[in-house]
Amino acid sequence: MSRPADGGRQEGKAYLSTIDRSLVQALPLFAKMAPEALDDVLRRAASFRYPVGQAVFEQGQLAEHFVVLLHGRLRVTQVTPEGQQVVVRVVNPGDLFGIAKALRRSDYPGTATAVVESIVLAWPMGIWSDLLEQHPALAVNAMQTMGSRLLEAQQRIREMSTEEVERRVAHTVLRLANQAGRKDTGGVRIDFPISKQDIAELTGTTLHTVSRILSAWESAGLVEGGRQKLLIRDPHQLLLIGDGLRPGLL
Amino acid sequence: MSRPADGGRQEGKAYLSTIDRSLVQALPLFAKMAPEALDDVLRRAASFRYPVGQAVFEQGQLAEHFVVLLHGRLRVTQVTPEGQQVVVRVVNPGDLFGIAKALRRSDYPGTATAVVESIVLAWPMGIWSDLLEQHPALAVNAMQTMGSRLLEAQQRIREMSTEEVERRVAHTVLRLANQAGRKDTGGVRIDFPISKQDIAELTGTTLHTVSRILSAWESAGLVEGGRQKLLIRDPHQLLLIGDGLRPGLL
DNA sequence: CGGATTGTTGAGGATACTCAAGTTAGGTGG
DNA sequence: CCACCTAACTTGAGTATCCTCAACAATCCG
Repeated sequence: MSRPADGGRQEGKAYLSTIDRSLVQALPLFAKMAPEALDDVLRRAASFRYPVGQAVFEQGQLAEHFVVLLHGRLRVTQVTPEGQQVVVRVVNPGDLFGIAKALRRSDYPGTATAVVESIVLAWPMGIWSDLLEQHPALAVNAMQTMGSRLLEAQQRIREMSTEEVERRVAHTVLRLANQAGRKDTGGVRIDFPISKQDIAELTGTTLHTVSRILSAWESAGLVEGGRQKLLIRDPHQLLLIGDGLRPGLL
Repeated sequence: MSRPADGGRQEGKAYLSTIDRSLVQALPLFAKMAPEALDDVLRRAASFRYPVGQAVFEQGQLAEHFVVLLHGRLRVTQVTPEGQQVVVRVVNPGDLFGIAKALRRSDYPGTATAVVESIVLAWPMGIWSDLLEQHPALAVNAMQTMGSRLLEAQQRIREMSTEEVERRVAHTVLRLANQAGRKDTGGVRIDFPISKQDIAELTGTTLHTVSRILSAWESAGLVEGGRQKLLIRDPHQLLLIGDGLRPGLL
């Protein structure tokens, strides 16, 4: 969303001058909005395309836009001062993100990177308050977005506080399946490339431990792995592991 | 906020029929609101008092009210299905909480307990949407409340993912000092009774580990403990520990 | 003064991390 | 289309951190 001074990175380009209402009216974010209101909101948006690996915005950058993901998938990461990376969350189509204003920040707290080719709608951050005040339904919906994220964050905290790694990995995988699962032959497939490292950073463990756990699950027929691939064969058993009801497989 | 069927628990009682504007107009939640608007909002609120140890609401209860803490201090906890407790956060005066509607929930996700005598303002949950739509400034402020909480939750996740226990305890203690610190002779005192167990549940560790760490810090002159007491003598050293720049004391 | 809650400290052990050495898969360029 | 190179992943061995279990001490409250 920026024009970095270093110029090294190619920004996504606007590819639609007007955005059609039909593209977005089904999104929960725009629920209960009158067609004219929706048109007003869309008129102020620009659309951008990002190829795999490109950042929509980066941690620490001045937050110039807030964004809705139309198509694709993003991974939001944060890097600690010591250089350790954490995956904050996965952005799914329809999600609102980059709303630094709502967090009373002027910069982005994390980096959002396209893990598959992605298309976003972006608005200048300056009109955030205006838009909310002019479209109360939008404010309510945006708040629910934040609410879901808060609940998910608290769930992760609870898990990290009380559960051992194998259970946490089970919960992480199940959450991914809920957010980005697609029925496939013999199971539910995570619909975008996800590495063991990603899963580790979502769970608060190491790549090595995730690999060992998934290997064990694969031997037991619960999942099927692969390079940046994950197919869940038996979600129910995974649920049992997550609830600590199944003897660990390690 | 409920009248539990078991009848065992005494509910806080309304003690003011009308609430004066001056009590709340300084709160960030009500910033930038016109006096008449504020009066309108307050007219629909009721005030309640809770003695130490009493719950404002409990996890799983039907969420009938949303609440602002006027005076006192609350601890919000969640209990896992296995019975392990986690402290979600501490509610400080001026904080908005219990906004289940914003989380798209009909029940409270946690229990809020008064750790000192507390006074709250409460509104029926049914008017949440109305209030937001009629007072856009309130919507913006409420969203910022959620934003702060989201940032704090993500910070905790980052800490639990990447830091060892001693650093996490340091961060927890410093956060408490920021939220509820009061200048005292020779340091900053946490302004409400907090047990080692509480700190453990905020940090994602055990009472025992917290006790050991605080004992070590006390020997080094960084803090001063006591039963449900905590005085921070040397915040700067604690910052260094939190940033991993100081050799651990264990 | 006695009971209950809160906190201290030690010993032992398990979970999961670090370190290390590979293997496999995929993409790229010749 | 094959060879190569890198990124992703696997697996083993050793070990550190922190948890569990245990017994006891201190503080508060009625």
